[in-house]
Amino acid sequence: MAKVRFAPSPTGYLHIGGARTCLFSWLYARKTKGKFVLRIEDTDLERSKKEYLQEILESIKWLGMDWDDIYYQAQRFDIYRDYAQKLIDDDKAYRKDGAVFFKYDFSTIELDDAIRGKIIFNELPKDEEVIIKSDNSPTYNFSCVIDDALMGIDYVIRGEDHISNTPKQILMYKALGFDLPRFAHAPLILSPDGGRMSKRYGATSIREYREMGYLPEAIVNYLLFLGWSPKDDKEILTTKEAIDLFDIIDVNKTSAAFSMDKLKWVNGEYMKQKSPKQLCALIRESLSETEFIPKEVDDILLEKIIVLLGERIITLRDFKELAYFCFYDDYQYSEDASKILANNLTKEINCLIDSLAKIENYEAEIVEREFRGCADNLGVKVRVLVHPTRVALTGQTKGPGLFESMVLLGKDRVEARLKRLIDYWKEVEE
RNA sequence: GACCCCAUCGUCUAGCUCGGUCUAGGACUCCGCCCUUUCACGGCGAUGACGCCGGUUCAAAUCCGGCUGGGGUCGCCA
Repeated sequence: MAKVRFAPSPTGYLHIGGARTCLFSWLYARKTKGKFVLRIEDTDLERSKKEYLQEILESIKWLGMDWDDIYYQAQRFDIYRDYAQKLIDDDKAYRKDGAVFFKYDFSTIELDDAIRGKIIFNELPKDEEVIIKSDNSPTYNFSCVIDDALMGIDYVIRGEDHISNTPKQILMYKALGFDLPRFAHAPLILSPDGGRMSKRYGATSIREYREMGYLPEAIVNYLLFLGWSPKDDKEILTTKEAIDLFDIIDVNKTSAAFSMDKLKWVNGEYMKQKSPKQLCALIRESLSETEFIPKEVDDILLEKIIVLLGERIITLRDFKELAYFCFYDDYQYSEDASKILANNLTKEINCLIDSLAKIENYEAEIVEREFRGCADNLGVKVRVLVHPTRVALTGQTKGPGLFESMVLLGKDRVEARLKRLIDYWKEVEE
């Protein structure tokens, strides 16, 4: 039964590194059937923004995590001041320039980190630290210590970037007479090239990944495996399994590079688990602001398109590219279609149009039979007709099954698009 | 610069705690083959790693030291 906390600062969107720290903490709390609390570190009145707070909370929820309690440091300034006063009374801190400084009583400090083992600090970069700023607000290291102690946090799980803060905080715990919590410093996430993570390498916030059409389960699964593994060959775990198997002490010491390829693959795995109906709702939601899906398209049709596209839809947003030809006629023939288009098959395609015109029940099997029959009559291989037909109908050289696509488009649109290809050839000739 | 952390395929990792079972296992990517109307999926296969140097030992990916490389921190930011 561990009480664990995640302490974001609302000065930016929830970063993938922060999300992973949050995940580790949440998983640990749930695993031990303990408590998970959120502590909003909004002591920097200048930089803290309501919109960031909202976005952080939404992202955490969206990822599937919940919390038992939430605190705001901005509402606890009196508490920090009282403790600062106590330190002054004890001659462990003093006022200077309108601020309160804490005097480090330094000796070698040993930290027993749950992830890294023993870390020994032989020196501190300075011998005093501001704990209350001259505007009366507390600094991070101070409010963090007070709150972790007062809230009864017994596991401080945070990023490696906080290791060097820990000896300072340990000294404050001692000066305040508080018991020490356990510490666990998780490695950081590196950019794909192994360097430090920065905006230069694309998306860093959870919100961006959501906008790119990734599933929350996939992001969680991916982030979990970045620095931890279940020790067997499993790559996909349900949340329940993760809670069962996870332990903070099993987290790796090494920083891991972010890989979009692997995230995509994980996302694809989760997409495969969704029913067409679920995907339909998810895709509508993801594309809701783009006005991509025409109003008249109902769920029945949308689901048919989703089934047609199948596992080609790796992210929800992929649907936009993939399904364009289903909704709109104004596509251009793609660049890589040039080889196929170079071969003028006006005669053959005209013959195909005639054959298809005879079909009454426009179903995949029947269309295919007719299509193949036409190729036979012309004395050409089916593929000779298939490729230009696909380009005519979708603008693309690749895509879902041709006959299924034809049925989805319907007889009239197929004919119109084939004629458009013939017109194209005519134009090129002239 | 000072302090601290880290080091297995290109990437994520298993193995390291209790040295021999590791001619180092899995996944992603890439490449090849199969399936096939294309792509994707799926199946099969290939390439690919213990950073370097010493030490300990009969034996080291596993223990120790140094070096190198990467990362973090040195704010009245968090």
